[in-house]
Amino acid sequence: MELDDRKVKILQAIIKNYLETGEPVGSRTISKLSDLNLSSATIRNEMADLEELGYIVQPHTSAGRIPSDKGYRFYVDTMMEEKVEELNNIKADLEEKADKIENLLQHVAKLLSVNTNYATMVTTPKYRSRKCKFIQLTEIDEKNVLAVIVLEGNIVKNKMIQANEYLDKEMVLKLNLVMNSFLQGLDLDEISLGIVQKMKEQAGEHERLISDILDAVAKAMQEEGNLEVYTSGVTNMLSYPELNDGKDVKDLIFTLEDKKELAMLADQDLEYDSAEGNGRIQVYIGNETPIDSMKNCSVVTATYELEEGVYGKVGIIGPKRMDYERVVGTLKNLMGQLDDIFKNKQS
Amino acid sequence: MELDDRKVKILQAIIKNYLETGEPVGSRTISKLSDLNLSSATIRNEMADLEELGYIVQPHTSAGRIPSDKGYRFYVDTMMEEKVEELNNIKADLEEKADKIENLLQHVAKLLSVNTNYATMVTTPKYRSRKCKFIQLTEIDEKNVLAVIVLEGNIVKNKMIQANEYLDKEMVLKLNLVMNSFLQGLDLDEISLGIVQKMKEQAGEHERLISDILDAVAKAMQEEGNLEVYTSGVTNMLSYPELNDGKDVKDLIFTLEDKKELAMLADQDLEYDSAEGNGRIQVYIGNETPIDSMKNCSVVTATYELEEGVYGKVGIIGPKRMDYERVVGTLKNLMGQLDDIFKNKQS
DNA sequence: ATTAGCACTCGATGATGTAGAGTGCTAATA
DNA sequence: TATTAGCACTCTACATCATCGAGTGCTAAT
Repeated sequence: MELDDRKVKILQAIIKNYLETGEPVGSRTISKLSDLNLSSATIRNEMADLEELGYIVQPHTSAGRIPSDKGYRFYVDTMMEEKVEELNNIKADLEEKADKIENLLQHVAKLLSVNTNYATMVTTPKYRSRKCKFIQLTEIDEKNVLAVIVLEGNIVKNKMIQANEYLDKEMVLKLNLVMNSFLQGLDLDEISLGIVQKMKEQAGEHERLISDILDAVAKAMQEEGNLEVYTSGVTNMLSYPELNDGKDVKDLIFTLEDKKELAMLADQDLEYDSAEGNGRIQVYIGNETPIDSMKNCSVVTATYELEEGVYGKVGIIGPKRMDYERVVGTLKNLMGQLDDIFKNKQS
Repeated sequence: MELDDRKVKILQAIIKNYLETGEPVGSRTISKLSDLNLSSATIRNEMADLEELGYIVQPHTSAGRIPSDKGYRFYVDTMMEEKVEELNNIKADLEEKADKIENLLQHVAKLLSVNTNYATMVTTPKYRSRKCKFIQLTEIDEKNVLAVIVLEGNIVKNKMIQANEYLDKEMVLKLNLVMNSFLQGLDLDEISLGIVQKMKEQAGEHERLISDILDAVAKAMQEEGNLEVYTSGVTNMLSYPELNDGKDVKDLIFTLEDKKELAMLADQDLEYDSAEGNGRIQVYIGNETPIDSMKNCSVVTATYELEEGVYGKVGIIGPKRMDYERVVGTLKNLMGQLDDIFKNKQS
């Protein structure tokens, strides 16, 4: 048995209706709603077929049908039309925050959750290996040296380093010179022990300090590799009764609060997605997410490109009956706006 | 009618029992439990008195009694004994994160929530007005200048500034000199328009750039005045049935996610508390919190001192029947450990 | 191939009854 | 006078039961 044209239409009607109402939909509803002019009995037969094929399920005997994961998947893959959803004034709103990328991303999460009534997550962008652009050491007082580390892409990191020895200005200048001449243009993997040794030689008696500084530099570079995850709209999940039963919500909210699993989810297809290019949308339905507590949810992610080769993700988490058309439309729109902002920022 | 000795004992027994079980406690229970050797009938009479006095309430006729806010308040003020609760190995654990205060505070929130099974909040410390220690401008590339702003207390802020004009090294050096000679030692309120004018004079044609830099400096200083709030253990709130009814939890979780109200709560008594000295503990019971969604909760806060005159707050949010003794004990212990860490860090 | 008709299933809803916990009051007691 | 035993009363929680309505699957007629 295959999906003929009529079955597709019926399936579509079922899903559309279910997305709207959240109630299992029965044969009579479809009979009246669709333009097929079929009696409920015929619809019933077709529905039995659709169930056998795995596209819909009955919550219990004598209830209507609801889409199965496979049904949603079919819908998303072949029948969905994106609604272009304008996020008005967002650009101005966001540009204001653009001086610090973390703030901007957090704000994006907030905006999305408010606009969609779902939960949202945004990751910081993931850099491959950042090269060191330059390092600047400054004496703060007798005991502390501030290392300002600028990485490729103008990522700035500060590390306070405790010096056990007194440093005069000349020494600091010299150290600056040494650090920069050796480290400029290198990434974490390229800083070998050999290089470290040479630096120590040149620095004379300040071996210990050099070690500490290098530690700080290494840490700074490493930090950039970690995805941070911002979430928003967690409370929205409590509004959907199909998620709100029993302790399932608790697990779900825990996942959203803990963020570790979210980071993994965002990370997993990042390479592939970014290869596909900016703006790529992914939909995970129910069990398709690798996260256990989300088996009753759907997750839609989009990849944004901060700059050449630097990608992060935006995700929307909602019930399986989320409004996919709107969500996908909104995300695409958002990606466009972010693109503009990031491009302007660079130029 | 006054609280005589026996009433106090009975009240204590009721509260203790209720804290343990979470169930309304009846006269028979108290009769058996306490060492007063009274029949349940006598207890009943006393309980009627206690209710009249407002220390306990009946959820409904023919249920036992539970403490009222007034009852809890009396308990916390006069009968509670702190349990000293060791947070083992926390110090080592925290010291590792101590290089960045935000990380440390976030970790504190996490640790507390895991240890207590309540929700926790930690604010960043609040500086009064930070004076500017020094400013360093660095040319990153033709278009960008990085301003590293170090405030009193070695708070480091980075601001990237877009330059519309080309800057050679000499110019940057000169600007550095101008900025520092004028701004060092000043706080936000002390930078007057007069000073700004003089700076612009000295900088010659770079008026616009000076403006941008000053904006950045002002922003950096202002940011430090804002309390950031970290929360953890939000999900724990779903474990307490007395909070989990209806939409109350939703509001509560929203408050914990939104954080604005938490910041206000933390801010409100900060001045007073810090005047009282480090480690001060505050207990807000039910309606005593200014936050509406927390009227069924109790909040216990403690003030920590990062350094001379710089205070922040740690708070634990739980049901009104939270284990006050343990919570207060834990917080005091934590304050001690934080103290050690911060003191060591400075020296 | 479609449809009308019908028996059947199941969840949701509300009414009813019961058990148990706890109370307040009264009258007896020390 | 303070305490207590005893008892009628109240209220909740829980289970049982009947009913209603939505929706189904199947059969036989079209």
